[in-house]
Amino acid sequence: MYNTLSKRKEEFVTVQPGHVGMYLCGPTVYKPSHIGHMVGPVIFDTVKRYLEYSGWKVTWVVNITDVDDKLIAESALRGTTMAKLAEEMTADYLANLAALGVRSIDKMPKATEHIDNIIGFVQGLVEKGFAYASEGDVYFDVTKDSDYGRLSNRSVESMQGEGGSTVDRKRSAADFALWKKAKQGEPMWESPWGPGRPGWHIECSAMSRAILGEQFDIHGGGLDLVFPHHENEIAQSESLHGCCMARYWMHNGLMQAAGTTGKVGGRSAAQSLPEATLDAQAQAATKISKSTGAEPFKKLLERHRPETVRVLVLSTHYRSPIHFGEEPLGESARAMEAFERLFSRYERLSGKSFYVLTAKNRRDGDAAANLAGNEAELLRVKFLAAMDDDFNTAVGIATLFDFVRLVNKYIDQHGLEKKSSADVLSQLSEMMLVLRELTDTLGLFLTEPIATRIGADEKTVSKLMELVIEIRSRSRAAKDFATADLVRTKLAEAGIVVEDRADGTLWSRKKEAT
RNA sequence: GGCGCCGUAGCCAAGUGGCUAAGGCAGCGGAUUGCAAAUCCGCCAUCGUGGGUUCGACUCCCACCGGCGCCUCCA
Repeated sequence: MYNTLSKRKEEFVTVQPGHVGMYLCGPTVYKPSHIGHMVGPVIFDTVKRYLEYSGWKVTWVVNITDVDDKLIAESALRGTTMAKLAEEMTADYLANLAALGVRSIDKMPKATEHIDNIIGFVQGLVEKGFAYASEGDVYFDVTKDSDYGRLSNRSVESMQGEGGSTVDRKRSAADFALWKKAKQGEPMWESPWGPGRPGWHIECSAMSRAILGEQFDIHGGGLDLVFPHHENEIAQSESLHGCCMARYWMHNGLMQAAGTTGKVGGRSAAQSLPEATLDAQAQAATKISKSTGAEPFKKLLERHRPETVRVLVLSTHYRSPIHFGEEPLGESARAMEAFERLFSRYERLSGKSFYVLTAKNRRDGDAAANLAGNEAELLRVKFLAAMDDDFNTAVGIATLFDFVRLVNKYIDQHGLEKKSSADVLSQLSEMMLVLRELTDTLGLFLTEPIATRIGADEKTVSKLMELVIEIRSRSRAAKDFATADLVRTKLAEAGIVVEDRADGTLWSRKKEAT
């Protein structure tokens, strides 16, 4: 896997054999989470699934930053308390994670629950001479850390830059706050340096140590956190512990708002327009952040299934930026239908739902023996090879598409829809189990889409449709195609698609053509 | 200004110093279908531009053009 620290791919060797400690920098809970906040969790959820599949025991920690300048500002704006705001936004975050099927986080520590721990950490740094107190603040002295800047490839000198005018409390401009003195009316905790609150970077150092130990395996986050956040975490932890913090630093690419016009990276039409018409949404590609006002993720879920988001995220390599927007989402949704059509095809033939299949873990199975003339096995091996190579989910998903084609072909060639055959059916089931095994590692297709489930109020519709289809089938049998076509056309207008298949007529709701 | 990333078909997106440059969406042709839909088969790129290294580069190096990120809060 790729390590930001060494800037190359490395063999994955854990601190403790068989166990992986993984820490992901979570959100500052001051606003509803947007799509950008979901990328990390989806990616690392997949990483965890795959590592577990591969035989590791994984402890995954995601922190919640519930004390911070932005929280103070936002709660003041809303006329609420910081704690309440944090609680509300944390709930929002958790709900979104749940929707996306990210359920594998083991611990979610909050900064405010670790204040003592944080104070102890800062004290340790002060005692060792890496930090100094200054008028109620405590700063980390970057000049004491000879390694400072190695993650982000910067030097202390290069950062002395403009400096700024309000840094008189700091010894040098690059020093960063470990502890911030409280101003009037701000939330505060008592400390050896007076009332105040933790700086931004310190919580991750303190909490990762508390839960995962001084040294753990994977530390992740968005590419935008490399500097200064992660750089500073390393400085704090390694200065205090005298050794290495995380072995592997994994950084995911950021979400970019895809331009509504033209190609990203080329001359988009928008750029040739007069400036007046060139506003935020017409820009080619920009990072989604608070400045561009990304919509809350919850709103997005009103239009798109979580599965679609997951597919979109995983069809790009995790270190690359993801072009995000209605169009890419619609495309992912359409692409996904191929899988779901296969699932329902399988269900019609076997009577079993793909969603309840339980695949066995054959990670270390005897691949060679199974390989003989078995294309499904070949694809499985290809999939695993891709995932083994720095979690290449894009290639993984590509082989899954190949897999779908393979299975469809198998059904076609054996005419399974025309005449059933126990032999063919059991082969089919075997293949579906392999597909289940692989999609499990990506966290895909875990639950049946709600749209296909028929709820109580849908019962009537369902009965009615049965009747309509029955009548239409009779006209078809009587070669009265005019009537049959009329029914189908009218149903299409009502948003219902009719399919005459070898094994009977099906109807379904038309997918939104986004 | 400093550090870094990217530029592959109409669109999205993998990948490799030399074997057919994945996969998806869209499109086209065919099989199948009463006609459709779905499915299957086939077609659709020489890899931003210009140099260099090499027996050989899309893949390595340099320059240029274009896009993006970080350097302040950000997943």
